[in-house]
Amino acid sequence: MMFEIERFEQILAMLGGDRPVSVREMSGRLFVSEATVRRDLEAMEKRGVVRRIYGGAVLVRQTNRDVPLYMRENEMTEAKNIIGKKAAELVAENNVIIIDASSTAYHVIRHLPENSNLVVVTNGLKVALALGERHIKTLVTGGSMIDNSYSFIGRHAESLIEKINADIMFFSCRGVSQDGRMTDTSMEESLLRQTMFAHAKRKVLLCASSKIGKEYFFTLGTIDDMDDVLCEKELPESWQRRLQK
Amino acid sequence: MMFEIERFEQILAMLGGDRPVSVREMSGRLFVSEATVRRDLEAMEKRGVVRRIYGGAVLVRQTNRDVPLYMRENEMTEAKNIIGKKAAELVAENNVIIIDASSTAYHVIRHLPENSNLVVVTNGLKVALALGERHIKTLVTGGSMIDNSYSFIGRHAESLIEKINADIMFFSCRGVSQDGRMTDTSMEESLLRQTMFAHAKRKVLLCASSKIGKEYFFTLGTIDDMDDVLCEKELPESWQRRLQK
DNA sequence: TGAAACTTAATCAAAGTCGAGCACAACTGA
DNA sequence: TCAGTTGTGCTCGACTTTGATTAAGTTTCA
Repeated sequence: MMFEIERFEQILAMLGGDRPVSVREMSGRLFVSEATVRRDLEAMEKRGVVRRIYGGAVLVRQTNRDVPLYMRENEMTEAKNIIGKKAAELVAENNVIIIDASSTAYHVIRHLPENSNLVVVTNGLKVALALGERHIKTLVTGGSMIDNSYSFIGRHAESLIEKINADIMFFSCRGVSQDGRMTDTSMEESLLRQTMFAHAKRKVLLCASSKIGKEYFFTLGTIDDMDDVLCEKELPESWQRRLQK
Repeated sequence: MMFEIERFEQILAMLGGDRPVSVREMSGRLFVSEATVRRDLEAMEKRGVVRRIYGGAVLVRQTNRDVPLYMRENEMTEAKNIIGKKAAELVAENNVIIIDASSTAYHVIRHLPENSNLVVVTNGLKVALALGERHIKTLVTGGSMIDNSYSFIGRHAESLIEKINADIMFFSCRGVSQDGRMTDTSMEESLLRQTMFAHAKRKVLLCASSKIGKEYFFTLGTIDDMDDVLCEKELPESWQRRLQK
């Protein structure tokens, strides 16, 4: 006998190969009827984990649902730590800082000085939690919370950012193409970042080297518009020249 | 004969393998009836250690155990759980719910149905985190975060509430005097609650019995203006009469 | 286009599981 | 001793899950 959630996990594993899997195949491999597989898929679709297609299903790999944030937190932690440390060095007393909801930016927090009268504005729930633990004055945008990513988006979030005059902004995105375009899978989050750009004097892209060369559907700007690009390694030669200006 | 605690530990050990275990199997290995196992599981679920599934149970992964930690510090968890369960019973499909940042209201969340299209609006960061874990659609007020309490206050928070039409609101406060005045130590939070009152059709005070008779400096209203007052015990006679109306 | 092949949702019955309530025994404290 | 309490098992009606069946819908391909 197998429990429902075990089937869920197996189905997810089967779909992990990025290819659609047929109801028939799942039914065969799980030793349950197709009706049961369909009911499972229906439940999983409701939770936004899979998308059903005629005859089968595929994994939802779009916006933020693909890899939960807490998973990403563990990737490249070393790189992000190095970047976080560099970033924190740019912060001065009494600064007002914007930090987005990315996991890279999250790693800046532990390096922030604790008693220097900072104010941090963020749209990330876990970022806010970490700031609270360090007793740093925090403003949170609020808004609609994205499932699995614990970040806030939407008009309400923007309306707070629009009132802010920040000294410095730390953010990240999913990918940065070779030619310097910053891209992401979430349009809503990207739009919010663009609003943040307009309200921060100094914009700092935190770019773990693993992101270089990757490209996603939404472009939120180019590195030319940034004031700094921090990476745990040397940046590509061509970027360095561009950033000189 | 075996003590309850011993069974709890054995059950936890069985669940440690990361796989669900059936009630039948536990019953067999512990030499007790399935009814007893179910009662044990019920108790353990209340404490948030295991999650029951149809036919068995799984261990609750402790990834975000930091959340309930501060909640657990203060006693009365059991009382709050009872109240939380009662509260969740008032919720219908598709409801829009306001939940404040209090720890009592926090305990409502685990009792909320998971797939019923709810929308929850809250000013509590940890409340939002718990909602996210349950994949419930969540709006967060944002605003200025109060140190050590992880709740949001201020004009920005109010501005979101003002746009909401909620079916029901769950909240709590520090103390409720014998004569039915709800009081708290935080004026800012109390003001936000008053705004919430104006935007919820049904206002439900979650009042653990330990709060009755206590009084703090700021009064945010009286129980007469509430639609329900939930307590883990019987309410005082005089209150019951007042609430009849 | 239209028919064949296939997939799906709805419905039903059977098996399994659950919660509430009762009975009983062991224990507690007067 | 006795009434009250607690923990356990049992029973039974209610609920859930599952696979089979069937009608309706979708795709394919000539």
